[in-house]
Amino acid sequence: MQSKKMKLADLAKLAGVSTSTASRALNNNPLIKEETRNKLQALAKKHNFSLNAAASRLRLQKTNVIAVLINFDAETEQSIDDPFLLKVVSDINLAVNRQGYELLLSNSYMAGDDWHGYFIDGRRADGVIVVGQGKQQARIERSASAGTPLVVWGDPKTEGDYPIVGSDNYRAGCMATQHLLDQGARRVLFMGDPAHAELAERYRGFCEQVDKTPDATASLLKIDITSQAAYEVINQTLLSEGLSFDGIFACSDMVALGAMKALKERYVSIPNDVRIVGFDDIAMADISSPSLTTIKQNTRLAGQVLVDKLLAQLHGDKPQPTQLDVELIKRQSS
Amino acid sequence: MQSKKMKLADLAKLAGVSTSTASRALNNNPLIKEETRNKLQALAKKHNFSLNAAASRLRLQKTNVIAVLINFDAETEQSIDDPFLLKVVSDINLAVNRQGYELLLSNSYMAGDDWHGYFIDGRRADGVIVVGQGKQQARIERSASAGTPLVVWGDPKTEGDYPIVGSDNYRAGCMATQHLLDQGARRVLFMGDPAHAELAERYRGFCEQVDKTPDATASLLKIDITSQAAYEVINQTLLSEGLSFDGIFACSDMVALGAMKALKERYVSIPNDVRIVGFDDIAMADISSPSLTTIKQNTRLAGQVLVDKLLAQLHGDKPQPTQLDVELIKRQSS
DNA sequence: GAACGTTATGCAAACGTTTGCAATAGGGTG
DNA sequence: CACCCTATTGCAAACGTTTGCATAACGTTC
Repeated sequence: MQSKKMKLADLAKLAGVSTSTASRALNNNPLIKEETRNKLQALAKKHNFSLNAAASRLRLQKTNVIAVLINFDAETEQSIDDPFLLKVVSDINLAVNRQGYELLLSNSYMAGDDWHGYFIDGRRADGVIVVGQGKQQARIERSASAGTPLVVWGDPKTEGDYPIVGSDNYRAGCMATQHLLDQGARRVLFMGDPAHAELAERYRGFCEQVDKTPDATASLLKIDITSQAAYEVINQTLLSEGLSFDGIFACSDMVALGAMKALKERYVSIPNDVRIVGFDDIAMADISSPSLTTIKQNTRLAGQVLVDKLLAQLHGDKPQPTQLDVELIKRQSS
Repeated sequence: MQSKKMKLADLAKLAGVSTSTASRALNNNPLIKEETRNKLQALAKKHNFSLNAAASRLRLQKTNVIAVLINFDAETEQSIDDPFLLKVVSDINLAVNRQGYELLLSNSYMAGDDWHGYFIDGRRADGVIVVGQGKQQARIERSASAGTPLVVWGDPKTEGDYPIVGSDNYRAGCMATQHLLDQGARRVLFMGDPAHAELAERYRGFCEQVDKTPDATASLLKIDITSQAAYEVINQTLLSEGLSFDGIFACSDMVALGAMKALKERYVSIPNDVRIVGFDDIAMADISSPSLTTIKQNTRLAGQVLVDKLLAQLHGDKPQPTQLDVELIKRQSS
């Protein structure tokens, strides 16, 4: 551990050049002779020199940091446990790094209500990616209209002056439901809460497909998006109404798995008595038994698109919302 | 959107005081009359003023940021999918925020090999939390000896000049194995890779308990820590050797669930023919069927302890490693 | 009313970069 | 050799805070 942090001026002195030259050399500025550049870069490596990011940021008015904030509703705080959300964050992280940015992981706790002030004016990040619209979009709106470079993972059909990236939830809802119907289900159940914009779209597709089918009926089980809630509500429904359905479209795999557990405990056969389709395609979908038919959301691509659109905003563009394709993964549960 | 970012000097001018006073007022410095403080704080809120963090950090030589880096081996990159790891990160995030710090999420991609240079000298963070020792600890060692304030989630028994926080893996291994034996298992299997320090301890406990039991035999299935690998290896073992075991201690719940899937597909009854115990207690453990007996790691507490120990180092202390208690959660799989 | 102590505020330097502009060196040309 | 042009480098200011020290304001006391 060297006693004192080396600064650019020290490195410059060592090399016998000015700090300006050193700065330019490290940033590969072609103004500087290549020979000098190489020499300085080598010297920097040799002495484990790193630029002081705080100083750079102050000078450049740019942080090279992207804030990711998980927008969970206070009530459903547990949803942060959903492996899918964390997978999204993880894939965003990958994409962010690939662009040479860093990822500040945050949540409403630190950022408070004034995201623009905190992240942008506070020079903590150059832009914000919000994961999950949540039920209230007030804070997102406010931040966007304050001029925050902002991208949201959510339902791309929602209107707003910020780009939303998300799956084509309506089509996904259609696909999943049609598949249930194709497999012979007629009394189908939607599990989830249409108060969420994304789920509303899935529900819309769901209802539409059912309506198109003469002898099919739809019902809605409005629940929090947790496996626990799903387990309980299915248990309760079976108890009070018996097996009043033969198909389930669950708004997430965790919900589907919770429902499956309740069904199995009561010896309802899957997929013979009840067909189930989930959403997300988390790792568990493949491992559960029966394995879970589900709609796969392409989180890898999503991360990339989110970051691209954010960077586009930093460059002054005004990118459009994007709908990502989804894929029906057929497995044993249907 | 105001045309120009307001700075402290502007706020001070508005209030008719000097920037020094404004600075002290916003930081609640008792040197300043309370009345003045309140006035300035109110004014700041009214104008959505935020201090420029880059400038503060430069001046204070302190970032109030903690870097968290997920230390995955190149080969098993998938392990980042393990819900457990992400849960740990999420709980660290909570603890970090509670202490008024922010969380920089990183990985080897950005930080390269010289963590100290990148994070500390680069003034990107005040300290580093490493999640997962991985198989090679060289980089951790190097960073620690460079003087990085550092805490590691891993096996607390590992020697090193940095504190490691983790579960009491040895005892957990004993508990899980003893439970299997108590339930009547005699030919027990350990699934995991003892090259990982944490798993080595679990394996040690496993072997010891089996050795103590006269008619019991132990075997090791060395695999990557993924459900996929577990599924495949169990399938293969059943095929080549038939049902050569009656108890499994899996190194993670994902591994256990993968194994369970393979067993169920071949109509091996759980827990009658084979008892299974997992590790971590992820949400799925409770939802799978049969539900999975497992060792619960207290990630919530872990996050808190990790952060506390890191902050202690920032204050100049030299904290000790900590073993966290584990709990055997008995469910249907055993 | 002068001297003093206390309390509240202001001045100015410093943190370590980056960059517009100026300056220098080197080489070719008339 | 004077001139100019280009290729390189250096000077110094600026980014927006925080804080040691100086100063001012205001009672209090002799």
